[in-house]
Amino acid sequence: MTRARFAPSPTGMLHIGALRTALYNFLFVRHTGGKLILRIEDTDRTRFVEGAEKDFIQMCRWAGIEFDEGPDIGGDVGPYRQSERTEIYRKHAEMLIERETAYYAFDTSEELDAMRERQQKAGIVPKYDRSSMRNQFTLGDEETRRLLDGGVEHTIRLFVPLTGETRTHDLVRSESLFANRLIDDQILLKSDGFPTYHLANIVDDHLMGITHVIRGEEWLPSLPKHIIMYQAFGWEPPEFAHLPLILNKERKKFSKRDGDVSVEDFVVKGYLPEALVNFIALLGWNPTADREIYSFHEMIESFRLEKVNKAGAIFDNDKLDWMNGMYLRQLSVERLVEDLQPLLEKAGFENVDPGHASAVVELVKERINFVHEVPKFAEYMFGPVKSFDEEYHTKQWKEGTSDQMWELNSRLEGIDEGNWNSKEIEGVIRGYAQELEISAGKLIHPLRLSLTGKRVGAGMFETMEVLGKEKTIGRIQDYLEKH
RNA sequence: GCUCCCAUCGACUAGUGGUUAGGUCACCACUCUUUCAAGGUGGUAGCACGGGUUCGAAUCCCGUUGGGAGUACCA
Repeated sequence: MTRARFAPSPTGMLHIGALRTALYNFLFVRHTGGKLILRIEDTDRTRFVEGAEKDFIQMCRWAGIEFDEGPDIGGDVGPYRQSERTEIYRKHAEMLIERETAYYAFDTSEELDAMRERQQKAGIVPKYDRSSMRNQFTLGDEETRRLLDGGVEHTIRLFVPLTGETRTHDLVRSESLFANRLIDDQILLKSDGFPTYHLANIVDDHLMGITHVIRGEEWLPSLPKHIIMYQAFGWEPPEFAHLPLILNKERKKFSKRDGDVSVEDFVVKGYLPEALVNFIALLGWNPTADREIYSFHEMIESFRLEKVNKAGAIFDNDKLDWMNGMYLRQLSVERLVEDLQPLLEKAGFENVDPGHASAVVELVKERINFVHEVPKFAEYMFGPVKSFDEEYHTKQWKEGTSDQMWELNSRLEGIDEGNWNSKEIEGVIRGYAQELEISAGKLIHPLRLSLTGKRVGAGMFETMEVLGKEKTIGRIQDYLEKH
């Protein structure tokens, strides 16, 4: 049984990159028939953001990612918030002390800064200097005991051997070799009693029975440290898979500085969950490469960590928008209308008849990528034409156009209310054009202008049908009288 | 600086020793057509570079270059 975890830190709203990490974890466990755990890594009290945890859960649910265990659902290996597990970490840090694979240190932040500065000046790699700083080794056991008993602030650091190498294995990158002398004696337990990420992460992954750690590439450099910690505990490490980073156009890590990067931002901008999920899934992984649209089910079926790419992927908004359009067209009119209703009200169109909204959506869905484009794209369907494209008028309104339109309008008026449909309308218009021996376009363009004010839109006959006889006739007449 | 990771069209990618290097977005053209889309057809465009290994390298090895990440009592 595989067990994976999504372990975000509540330092802000859910990031789009984090959503992809969650997604890959989800696809992996569903593919392998395992369990997905949500764990909140809130060990940094200074960066804690209220509401972040709720956002994670809501956004994942919006995207269709479900957890099997977590702070809101519970489970056998909780609690699932690290801030509620401090006692566990303290105990485990002490276990390491007993195993002599960790040690007490009493240095202040200032002393450490000074150490680093010294090292930098001397051109040495900045790294905790066990032999010159104030710790268990330099102070001796007796002094250490005395300080501890006296309640002096201290940390617990990992004892990393100065010699030898640590070999790491990664499911997407295979093997790497790291020289131990370059690995820092990482602080495991901070002086405030909270663990660092490194300690909490290893302890929890072990205690929670995690078999596969799937996380971002930014963790790759600390992987050897984590392997050493598993050795320090005498535990078997899980499998690791480090995901390629999502990059901005400058090929840098996609971050808050790039604008809207939280999942919520994408929700607000009107992206459909299906489209966003499909899109980010393909950022670093590709099931077949013969097409772009995959259902959640298909993704689960074909997901393999071994098939995940190694290189970072640039986030291409153009393709996302295109994909949103693809999904929008696949969606049922009912669903689209549901999404549209609040947007119509926001645009000032109150009490729009659902039947009318459906008809409009049916007409324009091929031409838009976002539901929120509808109120603007087809504003003439929900209220009077606000403005007329003058350039369009100049281009399409010729000598005699007005006379032809007057005549056409009276012929349209002749259509029975019950026969007011695109087919009938088309017959009248084409018939008249034929009589005049002109192309139908010569009538259709002026019609489009007077009825919608715009030069782009859905098919004219269908538009007139949906608009209704009364409005159609009225608008044509209005336009003729004013121009 | 140091450590590690990475390298196929502008972007996302397929490709794991023998392919005219394939698909998708974007772009261009044509088509359809009442406009705009969508659809259809076609096109521009890529294996970073240099050495090897091999009968044969996008594919394997080494180096160079370039890019990225990490280098905290942050995650």
